[in-house]
Amino acid sequence: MPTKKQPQVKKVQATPDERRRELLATAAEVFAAQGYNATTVRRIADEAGLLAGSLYYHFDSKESMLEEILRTFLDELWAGYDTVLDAQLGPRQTLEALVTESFREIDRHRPAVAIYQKEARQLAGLERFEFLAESQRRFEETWLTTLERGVAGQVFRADLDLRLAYRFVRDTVWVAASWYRPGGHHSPEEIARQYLAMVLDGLAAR
Amino acid sequence: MPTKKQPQVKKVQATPDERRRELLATAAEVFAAQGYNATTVRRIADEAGLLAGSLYYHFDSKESMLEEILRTFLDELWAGYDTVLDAQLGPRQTLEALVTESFREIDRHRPAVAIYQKEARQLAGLERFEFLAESQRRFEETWLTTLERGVAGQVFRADLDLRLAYRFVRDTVWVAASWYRPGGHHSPEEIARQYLAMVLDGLAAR
Amino acid sequence: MPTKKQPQVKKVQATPDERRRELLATAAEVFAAQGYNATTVRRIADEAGLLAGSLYYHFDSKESMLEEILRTFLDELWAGYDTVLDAQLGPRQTLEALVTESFREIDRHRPAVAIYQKEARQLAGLERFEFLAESQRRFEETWLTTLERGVAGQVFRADLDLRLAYRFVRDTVWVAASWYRPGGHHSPEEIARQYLAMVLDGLAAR
Amino acid sequence: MPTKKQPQVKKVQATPDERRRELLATAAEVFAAQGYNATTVRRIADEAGLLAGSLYYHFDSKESMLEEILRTFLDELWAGYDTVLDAQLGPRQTLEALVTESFREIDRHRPAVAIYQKEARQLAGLERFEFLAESQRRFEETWLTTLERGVAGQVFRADLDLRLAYRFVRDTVWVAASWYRPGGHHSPEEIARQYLAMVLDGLAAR
DNA sequence: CATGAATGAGGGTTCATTCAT
DNA sequence: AATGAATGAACCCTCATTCAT
Repeated sequence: MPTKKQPQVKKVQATPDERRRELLATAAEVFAAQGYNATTVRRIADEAGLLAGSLYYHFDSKESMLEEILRTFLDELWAGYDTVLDAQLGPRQTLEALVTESFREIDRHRPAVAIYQKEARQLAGLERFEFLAESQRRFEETWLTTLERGVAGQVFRADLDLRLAYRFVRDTVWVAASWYRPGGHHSPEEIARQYLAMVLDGLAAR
Repeated sequence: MPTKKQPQVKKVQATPDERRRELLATAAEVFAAQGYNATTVRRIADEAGLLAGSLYYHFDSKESMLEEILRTFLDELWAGYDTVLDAQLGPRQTLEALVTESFREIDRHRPAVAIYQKEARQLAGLERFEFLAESQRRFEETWLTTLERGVAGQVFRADLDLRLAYRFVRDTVWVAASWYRPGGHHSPEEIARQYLAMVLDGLAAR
Repeated sequence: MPTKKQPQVKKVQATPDERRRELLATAAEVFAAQGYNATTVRRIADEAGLLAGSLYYHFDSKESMLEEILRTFLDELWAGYDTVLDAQLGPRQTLEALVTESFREIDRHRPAVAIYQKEARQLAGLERFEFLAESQRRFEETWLTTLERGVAGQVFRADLDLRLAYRFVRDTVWVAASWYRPGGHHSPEEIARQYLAMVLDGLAAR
Repeated sequence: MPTKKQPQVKKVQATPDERRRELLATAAEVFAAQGYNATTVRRIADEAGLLAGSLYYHFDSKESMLEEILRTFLDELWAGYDTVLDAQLGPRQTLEALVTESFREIDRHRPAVAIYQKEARQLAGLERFEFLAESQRRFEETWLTTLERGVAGQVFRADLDLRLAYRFVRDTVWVAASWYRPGGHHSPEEIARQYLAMVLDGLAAR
């Protein structure tokens, strides 16, 4: 039984949604490589194989492309995080799962993560990007709570400034997007394992 | 009664060199806050209390301001690092001293560090900024050697991918420039101590 | 019970000619409301319920729509004027009939008249719109002749600069298109009567 | 006795304010000739002898130039009208003075008046141009009151629809800006006299 | 007939930079 | 040293128009 009777067309025609995604992927790549401000809309168009003006058939503005890229990434990130949090694991397992999930997201959305890292602070001021600040608040709360639970349960050290520790873990993980290359030596899970080894047990030999 | 013998001028006149430094400090602050590309030369001039055109009496171009900011920072950074390295300490003490020195540099050159973090990758391509890549090479070599010595001497764990560990420490330290505020709760040395506690011994309770 | 013998079609299908007229009416409305230049072809399409590109099946260009609108209006205007002129009335009756006819045209072609008022001067330069200048010449000649006949026959005052008087009457009548709304308080004939009262006998009480 | 000791410079240097006025005069001329929308900022610059970008040293935007042109005109218009109204003349003299004043304004601000005539309706929608609607309200009130006083005092005919009469006078006067050329055959006062003769006593011989 | 996607020629605006004063 | 005015290149975006489907 044929799955669907599809007319055999010479050229595979992308659905409008696929086209959008393609273009956004291209844009994200360029934004990540050159920086949002330094990226011209022409450059994106060149890379995507059409003219600058044509992008405006698909998107309202350069900024709206950026917004959609970041929003899509954050939506998926939180879907992943929420799955982890809903499992109600102990603090150490939660931390491990969140870190692992983070590296998976870096693997899937490297350009978006890189853009986020570089531009979030300035964008947060714009009304249109308020969701960034909102996400950051949830992020901080999630991590701090996990760390606090761990300290209370004596699985994490008690002699640390927790806000420092939070920033330590957060930055440690996400900056990886700036050098990570999908399809490289290590899988996201392998990198996560190594990072967790360092973050949890330190560099020093015992 | 004047306590200091100052040249009797109507207006306290800065030397040309001091003026340069003032202007560069202002520029660095703005570059760090808004990003290099997003910063207009006029904005710097506003902040410094003169007109955009007047900056060109002091500097060749916007780019040359950026170059001077980064060069000054890296020169001082390497002066500090070289002092540490010349002391020929053991690997663990070297690592501790380098981290502490790094936080001191962040304290003294926060805007420059923030700019460096954000822009170095794109700038590295320009001929004029080749010194960035050069610095990065020395940096990597210094840290990797220290880590290797530590592994060889069994003060650092042997089960780690050293390049990953290098990036881990590097990022861990420098990203701090993005949130560090001089004159805040913690002195650079205090922050260094906390970071070292985490980096060396991890978050997990023993 | 059908009152009219209509061709039995599933959907009441407009003839191609009717469709054209509909689209032109829509276009005229938008041109009049927003100005020709400020009107986008897409806006017209929106208003007409199709996509911008589809208009080009019916018309060659935006400009050709404008041309057809103005041409249709002027053709009908001159048909009316010619009927009046052919009647060979006395100068005062001619003036009255022309004014009345003008208000009738405003009633029937308000958008076209409004467009004409606003755009004729700039369009006159374009080769394609030479018929506007031609019409204006005939218009001026018609009115001036009528006024001169009236002065000669002592039904109009002799102490006026006739070119000024011509412009006075012309403008007086046609600017009304900018505020006239069909189906309002006054019929075209009623407005014509009032205007004629003012134009012929003035505002001052006797 | 010299009025002011001015250094004799080769090139007469315009004050910043004079430069602004020059540029606005040029812009007004072009706006009037081509229509606001059809005018490119490059064209204005050409006409003024500088580059398009240079206009932005003097003005915020094309729209702000338009605003300043219209505002300046309306301010002066109302200064003139207020002088007339403050004199508290009888209704007929008031009407005569207002019409005369109007033609004087057309003489001094012909481009601004032409622009006003053509663009006011669309602009009124924009917040920035609310002063146009405000002016229009005062205008209508001023004229209607004058006409009503005249009817009450039996110097104007009682058999007219006053709103129609108002529009009649208003349009009659202002459309003149579309053909008036300063320095032509008639002075503004002469044109006003002729117009008043027609408006008050009509075209018909007595 | 109509759609959807693209084109390409500008148009308004920004901004680093220059230079006579 | 600094100003004020201008330059010119580039940028984001709009829009009339085209054309395969």
